[in-house]
Amino acid sequence: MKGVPKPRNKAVSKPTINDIARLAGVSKKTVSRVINRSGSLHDDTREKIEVVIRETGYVPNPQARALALGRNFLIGLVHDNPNAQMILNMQQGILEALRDTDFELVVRPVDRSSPDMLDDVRSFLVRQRLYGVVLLPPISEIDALARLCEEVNCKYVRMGSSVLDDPDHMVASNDRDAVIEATRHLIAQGHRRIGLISGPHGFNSAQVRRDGFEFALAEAGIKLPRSLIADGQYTFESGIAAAESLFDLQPRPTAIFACNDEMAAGVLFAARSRGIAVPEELSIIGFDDTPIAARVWPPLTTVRWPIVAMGRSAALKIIGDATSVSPEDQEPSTFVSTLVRRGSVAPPMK
Amino acid sequence: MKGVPKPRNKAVSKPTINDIARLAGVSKKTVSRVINRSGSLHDDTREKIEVVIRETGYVPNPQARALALGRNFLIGLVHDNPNAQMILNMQQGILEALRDTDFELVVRPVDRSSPDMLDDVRSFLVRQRLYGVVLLPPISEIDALARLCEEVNCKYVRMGSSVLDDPDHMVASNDRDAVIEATRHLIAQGHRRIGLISGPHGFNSAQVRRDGFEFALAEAGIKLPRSLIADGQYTFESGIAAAESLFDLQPRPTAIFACNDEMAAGVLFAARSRGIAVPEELSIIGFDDTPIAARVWPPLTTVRWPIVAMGRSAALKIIGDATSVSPEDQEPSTFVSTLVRRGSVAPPMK
DNA sequence: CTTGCAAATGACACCGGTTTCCCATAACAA
DNA sequence: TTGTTATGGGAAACCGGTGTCATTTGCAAG
Repeated sequence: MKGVPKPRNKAVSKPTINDIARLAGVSKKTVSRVINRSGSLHDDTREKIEVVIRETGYVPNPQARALALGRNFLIGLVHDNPNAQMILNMQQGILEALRDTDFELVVRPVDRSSPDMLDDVRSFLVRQRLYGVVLLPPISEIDALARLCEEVNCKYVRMGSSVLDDPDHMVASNDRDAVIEATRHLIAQGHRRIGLISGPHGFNSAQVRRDGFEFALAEAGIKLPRSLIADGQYTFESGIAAAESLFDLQPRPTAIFACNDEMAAGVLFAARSRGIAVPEELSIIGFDDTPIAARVWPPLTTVRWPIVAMGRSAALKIIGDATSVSPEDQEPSTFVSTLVRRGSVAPPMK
Repeated sequence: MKGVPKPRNKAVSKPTINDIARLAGVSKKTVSRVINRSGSLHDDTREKIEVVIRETGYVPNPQARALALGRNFLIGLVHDNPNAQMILNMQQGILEALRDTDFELVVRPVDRSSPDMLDDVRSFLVRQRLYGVVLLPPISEIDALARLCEEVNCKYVRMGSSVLDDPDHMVASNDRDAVIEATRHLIAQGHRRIGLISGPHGFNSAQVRRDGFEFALAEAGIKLPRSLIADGQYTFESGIAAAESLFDLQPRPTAIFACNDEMAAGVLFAARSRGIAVPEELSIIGFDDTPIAARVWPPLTTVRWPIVAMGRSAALKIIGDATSVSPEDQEPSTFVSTLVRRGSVAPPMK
């Protein structure tokens, strides 16, 4: 008898659509019309039913709706665990949009490197009949995932991806501009030997950030020898390793731009352990404005992108047409990142 | 016509229980018996049906089951956003336990200070017919929430709460012992003037940690003047403020135990901005071993508690009897926290 | 006063499972 | 051989909504 769920519970039973129909003296179907704002019905009837619904505190059973519609009122969040804070902020934004709707958020981490990843996601979407999914970077860059969503008729929004020509399925920030601004900031301070710690190959965000960096240098007429570019993996440890390699250069760079805060924190850590003073001997700029950026010493100058707002926008794009939000309120697809100046940048020593 | 979900999708239709029944030449009910391991049926019949299920890749429709059973296959995670990393690690642990089961994880942040909190949670549980919920600290300490779960017949597990007499509904770590160990470590290094930055009043974890600290000092015969105890709120900023007040003492404490890493990072930050060398002039110990502890300089000595394992255990407690896990494998209810020695502790200067 | 047509509403099947209840068959005791 | 249990298995109702389609009603035009 193991594995048998308990019998249904009468104690917490709530009014059903039949109760409402009986109380209002109409048919189930008419009540359904009121709930879904579908079909046409008389104002008197609608009002009468709405009163009954309000008085009884009736709420439609999501499971029954899901079964009848073949579609659940769940939004999936699919991610590959790049950064705890980012995921959580994204959740926060999505949940803000879902608050006071019938939707719930289901979290689904996946393993990008697994060959079963696509099948995992497919079975997740199909089995749960998800209403929609939000794809977080970096897996949002995988086109096959987007095609999969189309295929199984599941709405989707890709975060921070490069598919900029499709505002319905895409929410991004202007990383490139922000990196350019950050790099210009270093240049304006007088830095000329600026190191870059890149993100991992194959990541769109890494490519975009690097592009911006190189553009800003070229714009200022500064040459960028290959040796000043160190590969990073977006992790703290890779930041340390990359910093070490840059520190070994003669002369040392006077500033380092790290493509995310984790790595920037690694640079700072490595500098400390070598006794390199920050910002006096070395300026550092990071990216993301995760909490760590403000908690290290000196606090890191970095680039902030509005994750929470982007999460909210992504969710609204998905549920927009199912809620009473007016369709004119198109959610923005691109968000502006800004440079946050803290204490890790100073002019280079003479 | 707004707000009307799309009609059901035939394209992605999967085999139903009727298909299986037909292919196996039995009735729906018999297939259901195989799925639920309920009732008694002939081995031959079972095997025949299992073959068909395997060949067709049939998976029961969760929505239909949820409707029929009046209970969903969803686990809720209810929290009040204390700490991003903690929540995410907990999610990870829970999801590990849920992997390869029919359960999904639904996230639900609540506002502890809102008067509607209980109603929010109630409607969440009732509407979604959740199978079970995991309550994270600090709201796991609210007894009314546990009673609510009982009332609506929803399984629950409270994390890190003080209700130690109920191992079925409780997963905790031995914070007190760990704090004692940490404090002894400071004492063994020669510290005698040790400051404490407490957690917020009303938090069980704060109380337990403070108790452990005071016990260890008393045990060593060290007096603890009230002035050496500063109130904190578990936030970085409150850690800075508390540290400032301790720094103003004459003489200054030679070591500070902060009740979590966020505050410990604040102490370190405040020390840096005052030019107090760590660990030479001031030793610091934190609690939680969040990522920040290893990323600041010097890396923080702290106490690690196995959040992921605890999350997994919590989830298994909830779904244990619905899966094929043997009931004998009782999940542990208490976990051991350990002291992680890094670079923020040294003997006091003479 | 019909006729015509659109709006308003209801009857009923259906979504894909589970449960209740009842029957058929086999096993066993008398 | 017959009566009595166990036991495997099926028919139909049910969970609580939604879709389809037919029917009724209201009102303007012919």
